[in-house]
Amino acid sequence: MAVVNPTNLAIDDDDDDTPISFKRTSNSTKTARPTPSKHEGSSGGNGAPVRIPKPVSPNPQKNGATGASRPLHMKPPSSSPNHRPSGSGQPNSLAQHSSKANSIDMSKLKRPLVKDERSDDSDDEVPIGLRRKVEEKKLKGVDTRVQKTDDSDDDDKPLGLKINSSRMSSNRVNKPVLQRTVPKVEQPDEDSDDDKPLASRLPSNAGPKSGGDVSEDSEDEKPLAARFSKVAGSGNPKIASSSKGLTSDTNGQQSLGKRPLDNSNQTSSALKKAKPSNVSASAIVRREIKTDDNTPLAQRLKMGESSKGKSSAKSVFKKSPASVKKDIKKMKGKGKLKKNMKNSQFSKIMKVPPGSGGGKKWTTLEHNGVIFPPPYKPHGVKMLYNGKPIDLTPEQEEVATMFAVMKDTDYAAKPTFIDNFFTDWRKVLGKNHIIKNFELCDFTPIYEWHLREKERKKQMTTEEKKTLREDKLKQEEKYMWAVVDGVKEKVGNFRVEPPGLFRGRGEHPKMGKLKRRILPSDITINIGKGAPVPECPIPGESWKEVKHDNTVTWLAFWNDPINPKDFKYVFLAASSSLKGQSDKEKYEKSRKLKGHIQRIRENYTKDFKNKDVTRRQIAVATYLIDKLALRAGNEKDDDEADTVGCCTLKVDNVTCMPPNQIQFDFLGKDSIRYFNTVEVEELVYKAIEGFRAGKKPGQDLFDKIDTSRLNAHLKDLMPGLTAKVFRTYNASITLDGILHEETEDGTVLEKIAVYQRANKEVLSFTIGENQLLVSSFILTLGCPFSYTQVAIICNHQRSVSKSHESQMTRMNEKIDELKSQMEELKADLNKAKKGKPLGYDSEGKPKRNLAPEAIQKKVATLEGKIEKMEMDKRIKEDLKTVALGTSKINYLDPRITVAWCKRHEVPIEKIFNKSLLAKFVWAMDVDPEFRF
DNA sequence: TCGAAGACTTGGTTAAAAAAAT
DNA sequence: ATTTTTTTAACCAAGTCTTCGA
Repeated sequence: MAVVNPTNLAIDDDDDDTPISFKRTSNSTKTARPTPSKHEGSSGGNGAPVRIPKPVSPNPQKNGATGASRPLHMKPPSSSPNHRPSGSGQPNSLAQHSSKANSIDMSKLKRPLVKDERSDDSDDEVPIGLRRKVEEKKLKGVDTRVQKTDDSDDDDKPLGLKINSSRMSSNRVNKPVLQRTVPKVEQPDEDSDDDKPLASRLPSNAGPKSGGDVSEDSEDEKPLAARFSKVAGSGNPKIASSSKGLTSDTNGQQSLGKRPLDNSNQTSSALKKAKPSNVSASAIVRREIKTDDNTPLAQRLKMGESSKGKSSAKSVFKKSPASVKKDIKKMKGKGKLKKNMKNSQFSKIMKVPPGSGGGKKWTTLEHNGVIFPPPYKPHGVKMLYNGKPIDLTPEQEEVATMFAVMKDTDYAAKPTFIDNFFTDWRKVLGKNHIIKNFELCDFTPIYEWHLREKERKKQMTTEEKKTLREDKLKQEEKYMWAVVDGVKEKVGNFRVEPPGLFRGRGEHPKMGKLKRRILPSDITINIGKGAPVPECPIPGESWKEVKHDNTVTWLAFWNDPINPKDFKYVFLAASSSLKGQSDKEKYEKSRKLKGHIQRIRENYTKDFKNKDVTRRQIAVATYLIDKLALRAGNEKDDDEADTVGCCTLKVDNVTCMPPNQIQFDFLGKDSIRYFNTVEVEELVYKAIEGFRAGKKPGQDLFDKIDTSRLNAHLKDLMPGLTAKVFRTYNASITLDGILHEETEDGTVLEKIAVYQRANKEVLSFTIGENQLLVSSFILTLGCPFSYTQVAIICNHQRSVSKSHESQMTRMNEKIDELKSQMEELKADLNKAKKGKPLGYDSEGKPKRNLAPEAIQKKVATLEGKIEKMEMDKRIKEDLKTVALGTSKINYLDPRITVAWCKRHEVPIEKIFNKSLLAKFVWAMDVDPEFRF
C-alpha cells in the first residue's frame, strides 16, 4: 500500500535515535549560531514535516495517486518517467519498510523518496467511482501554450509537481492547468479587484445556477434558504438581534445605513438594498449588516451551487463566464442579466475602493473597542509548601493557579517552563516570601479544586448553560461589530487576551513566563476621525492612545507582554470585506505566477551553475522553495524557539547522499520537524555540496543570502513575487488540476470524496505535515506501536483520534453484518425463484414469502448501502489525520472549489463550512469554468 | 544598506458546539 | 436524555513581508 516509494528509503536510519522528539534537531542549529551578526537565530522554517510517504491507506492504489511525497524528488525535467502509464508503482515499498518497523525508526518515517512511480497512481487509488481519467490530460492539452508534452511537462513544471510522483502528480496538474488556465482565466487580473472595491466585486453575479436549479440539490441538504441563513449568521438569533442592536445603538445610526447603500456607488447601490435581487453569497457577507433587512437569505445565497438541472445549469454557467465577467465589469452594480433569469445574481456593492487611495484601507471606522477578561476571583484554596498550607494574596494565588491548572500538560514537566514560571511567580510573591524552592511546592489542592470546578460546570443543566451563554453574548454583543465605511462588519478578536503562562511551542526559551494582565492603559485604539471614542469598559481607567490611521486595518493593539516589541492586534473577522479583499489579492497574485513560472524555473535552473555564489544560492533556495514548499526562513532572535526555514538552513540540517539525494532534517515553523529525503537535480546536489564545504555544522548553508535578498530577486522576476507565493501557487494549481482530471460523474457523495482526496493531496504538500506523518506511518507500515507512542515520536499527540481504531472496527462490523444480510437475501432470492419457501429467520419465525422481484429490489438497496458504507470507511481512513477544514483556509483558492461545485452540482455547503462560506463570499460568484 | 518596527498571514491547540451513539 | 465523537470556532503563537529610520 503505501505508496511510499521505497526507493529511496534506504536511507537510513540514523535517525533512529532521534525518534524521541522531533526536536532533536537543533542541535546543531543552536549550537552554532555562526552567523553572528544578524542572523543569530535563524528562523523560520517551514515546516514541512516529515512526511511519510503517503500513507496510503488501505488501498494501495492510491499511492500513486496521491503522490506521497510531493516534493521528494524531483526529477529532472526530462525524466518524467512513467507518469501515468505505468502504473503500478510499487506498493511494495511499503512492505519493505514495514519490515523494519519494530522500532520506530525514523527511517521509516522518512518519506521515501518517491520515485516516479506516479504512474501507478492511476486509478487505483481512486475511489470507486472516481478514477481519474488518465486520458484526459491529453485532451486538455489543447491549448498548447506552455506546455510541452505531457511528459515533458513534468520537467518543467513546478518542481513540486513533478517531484514526486505521487503526490502531486505533476503532470496532471501542471500542464493542464497551464494551458487551460491561461486562456480562460484571464479574468483574474481584471477582477483583480485591485481596483474595485471589494464589495463591488463580491457581488458579481452569482447566480449562475441559481435559478431554478436550486431545487434539487437541496435534497441532500436543506433548502438553500435554510442554509443560508445559517451562513449569514442570521441563523443565530442573537446575532441577528445584535446586529440590529448595532444599528440602533451606536452607530447604527449614521453610518450603517449609509455606506452600504449609498456608497455603493452607482451601480450597485442596488446591492444593498438589493435584497430582492438575490444577493448572492457575497451578499452574505455583508449580510450581517443587512441581516436586518430580511432579505431573503435564500435569494441572496442562491449562489450557484444548487443548481439542479445539470444540463441547464451547466450551460448557463458556461456561457456566462466570459460574458459574465465582462458584464460585471461594465456594470458593476447590475449584473442582472443572469439574475433575471436566475435570480441569483448579486448586486454589487461598491464601496470605496479599498485599494485605491494609496495605502488607504478605509474611510470611516467605528467600533466599540475591546472587552477585558473579568478580574480574578480568588478561590481561597491553599496550596502546600513543605507540606504546610500557605496563605497567598489573590495576585499570588492567581499565578499559582495558572500553574496548578496545567498539571496535566506537557509543559508542567519542562524545566524551562518551570524555571520561568517560578522566577516570575517569585516576583509576585515578593522578596521575603517563605516560598523559595519550587521543589517544596505542592499545587495539588489547587489542581483538585480546578477539577471540581470543571466537573461542576459539566454538571450544569442545559438550561443553566444556555443562560450563561446568553448572558455572555449579551455582554459581548456590542464589541462584536465594527462599522467600516458604513458597512457593519464582524470583529475578529475583540477579547483582550487574559493573563496566563506563556505557552511557547517547541523549546521556546520563554515558555512559562507570566503573561500579565492587559489593562486599558496598554491599549491603543484606532478609529476614524470624528468617530466616537469607544468607552473604556473599566471605570476610572482610560486607553493608552486613540489613533486615526486609515492606512492600517487594525482596530486596536497592545504590546505583547512576553515580547514587548511585538504587538497584539485586534482585526476584523475573516468574513469582512477588508480581509476578503486581501485574500483575493493573494490568490490573484499567485495566479499571476502561473504566467511566469516557466521562465522563473528556467532562470533558476540556469543559475545552478552560475559562477557567482550568491546567484547560485538564490537559485538553489528558490528551487527548494518551489519544489519542497519550504518557507522563506527569516532570521530569528535568540529569545525565540530555534527553528529554521529555507534561507536559514544550517549545514547540519542537510545531508548529501550520493549520488543525488539530499536529506533534510530541521525544525520548521512551530518546531515541527521536517524530515525528508529528496532526489534533486545533479547540479543542485553539487551546488549544495559546495555550499556546505568548509563550514561547520551550525553555520548557514546559504550564507550569502537572506529572505530580503531572495525576495528582492524574486520581485525582479515578477512584480510582487515573494517566497510564500510559491506555496499558494503550487497548492492551488495542483488542486485545480486534480479536480479537473479526476472528477467523474457519480453521486454527490462520490464527488465529495474526490474533492476531499484532492484536498488532502494538496494539503499534505504544505500543511498538516506532522499529522500526516503519523498517519502515514501507521497506515503504511502497519505500525506496531500505539498511537500514543507514535504521537510521542512525532511530538504531536492529538493527531489521530483516539477512537479511530474502534470506529474503524465498528464500521467493519457493520459492513460485515450488511454483507451477511446480503448473503441471506441472495439465498432467499434463489429459493424464491425456485418457488421454495424462504424458511425461518434468525428468530425462528417463518419468513414472509416475497416475489423474486421484491427480493431483488431489496438486494439492490442493500448493495447501495454496503457501497456507501465502504466508501465512508475509505474516506474516514484516508482523512483521519488530516484537518481538511483548517487547511482549506490558507492555500487553496476558493474559486477552484466553488467552480468545481458548480460544474458538478455539488452544493458548496458540502465542502465549505459556515465560516469558510463567510470567509469566501468573494469567491462565490466565480465562473464555473474558472481555472486557477 | 540594514536592522528594527510594524502589520498581517499562517497554522497548531484547545474549547465549545453540534451530531451521533447509546 | 445522556454520553461520546466529530466538527467548528476561538485562541493565540509563529511565521512572512513591508516599511521606517538612520
